[in-house]
Amino acid sequence: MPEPTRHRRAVWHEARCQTCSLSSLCLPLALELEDMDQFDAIIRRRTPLKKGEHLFHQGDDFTSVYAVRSGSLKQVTTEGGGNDQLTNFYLPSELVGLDAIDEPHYPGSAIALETTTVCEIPFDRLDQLSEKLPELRGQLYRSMSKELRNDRRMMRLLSRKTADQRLASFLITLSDRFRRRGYSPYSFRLSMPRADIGNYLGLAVETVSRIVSRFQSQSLVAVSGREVQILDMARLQQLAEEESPAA
Amino acid sequence: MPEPTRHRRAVWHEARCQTCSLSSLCLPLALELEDMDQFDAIIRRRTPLKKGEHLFHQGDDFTSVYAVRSGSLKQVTTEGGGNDQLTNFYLPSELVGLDAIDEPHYPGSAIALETTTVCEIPFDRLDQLSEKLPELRGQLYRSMSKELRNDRRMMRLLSRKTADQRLASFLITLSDRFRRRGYSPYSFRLSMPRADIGNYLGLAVETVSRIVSRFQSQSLVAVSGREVQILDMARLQQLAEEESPAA
DNA sequence: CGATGGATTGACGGGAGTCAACTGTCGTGG
DNA sequence: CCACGACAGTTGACTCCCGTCAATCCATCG
Repeated sequence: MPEPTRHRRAVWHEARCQTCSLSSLCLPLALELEDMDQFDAIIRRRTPLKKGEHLFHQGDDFTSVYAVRSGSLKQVTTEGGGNDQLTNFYLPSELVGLDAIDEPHYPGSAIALETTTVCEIPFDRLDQLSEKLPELRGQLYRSMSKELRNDRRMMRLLSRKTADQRLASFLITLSDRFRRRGYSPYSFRLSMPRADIGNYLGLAVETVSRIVSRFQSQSLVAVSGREVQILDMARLQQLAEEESPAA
Repeated sequence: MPEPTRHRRAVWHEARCQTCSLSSLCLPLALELEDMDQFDAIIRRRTPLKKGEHLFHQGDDFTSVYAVRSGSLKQVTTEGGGNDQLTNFYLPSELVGLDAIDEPHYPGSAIALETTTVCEIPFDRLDQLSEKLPELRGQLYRSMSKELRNDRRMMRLLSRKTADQRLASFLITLSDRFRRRGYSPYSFRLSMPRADIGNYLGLAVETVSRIVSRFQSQSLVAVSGREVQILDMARLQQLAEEESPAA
């Protein structure tokens, strides 16, 4: 279909993997420059999503995985009734939609938490290309494997940790992800409301709020709205990992 | 190294994918006969594991993924202290070790719950072969994607469901997996002790035991030791999925 | 037959959910 | 410019589910 190509080019004139600041974290991480061109060719740029907009809805036909370029997303699975489960937050360079590969439809919705841009990667093209580029294939395997391990960590968090430990772990994990992206690990902004944090961690909003207050009174963090400063990372880590029973 | 080949051949004379009763569920599911031969060639058969033996230990070098042939395994991750987390049970045709692909070491131990045989699939060979066989590659992607979705279901279970709902879900999931493998979905044997069920579901052993008793008194199931009969599947399913708050 | 480990049952207490009221804070429009 | 509404976040009171501790039962096996 005829599209306003000029405009798109203007908006996305530098939206190429070679110039993308995320290339060292993202899917094409291991590719040579010439291979990266091939990869680049299958990617579709999308207009930015506004806060609250869906990247895809639960039940939509699965066609593509997405790499987050900027902003952030949450993935939510709704199962009969108003009982949602927030299964993941996605930050820049992370891949959304990997859990849909063996199904015709996305098993959950992906919703922007703020203004967010993504790279769309049609999966059939990706699969084909991964035949020619072993590094790309390996990176895709690794991405999925890493997400599996993340999920296992999450299961451990949900089944063994107290509310305090969950929130401490959450903050540390976020901090770590920011650090790896070149941002401060000690001072960052939460893009999600408390309710989403609670849903993700298996806690009531009120509990999240209470613990944030407690952490502040213990000088572990300083929080103002969604701005977070981590004041005592060491103690926070200790709290997140300490055993439940004896000391 | 010189091995007692004669003996191995004797034991495994029919351990080939073409004659394996699991071929319709297992990794080579989508392969043509000739391709299956190639796949078959990279597989290493292993002597059966006895109950309690490790297939691999947490921290071992990652080399292979494993397809369960018979029996069952649990995967356990130990994190400092005696605080284990049982992250999964594996039944015949399922793949163990997919969460290790992007790490040099296995992130958890795989332990046989009963006498168990597995097919070892060296991952570098599998990756190479997946370059030539798109169906194999697709199946590998699908296996990982499916495990991701399972993990998400598990996260939902751990963060939203009551103890009763967890056990009901567990029984139903098991029943379903048995059904798909051609066994009775209404009558089966648990290969794991109560403690493992509790660990997996994020419950204390005592809670598991209490709920099993309650389910019996409600005529939902009949349990004797590890033998389970599901008496009222419909009610069990309803219980597993019903909303927590209002009706 | 005793020993050992798994499973069951009971009593008790605490952590976190629920309900409810209150307090910000932002964006819109009068 | 400020009033208003809507929504996000906070705080308190109460309740209850489930974990912990402890005792007992039961099976299997040496």
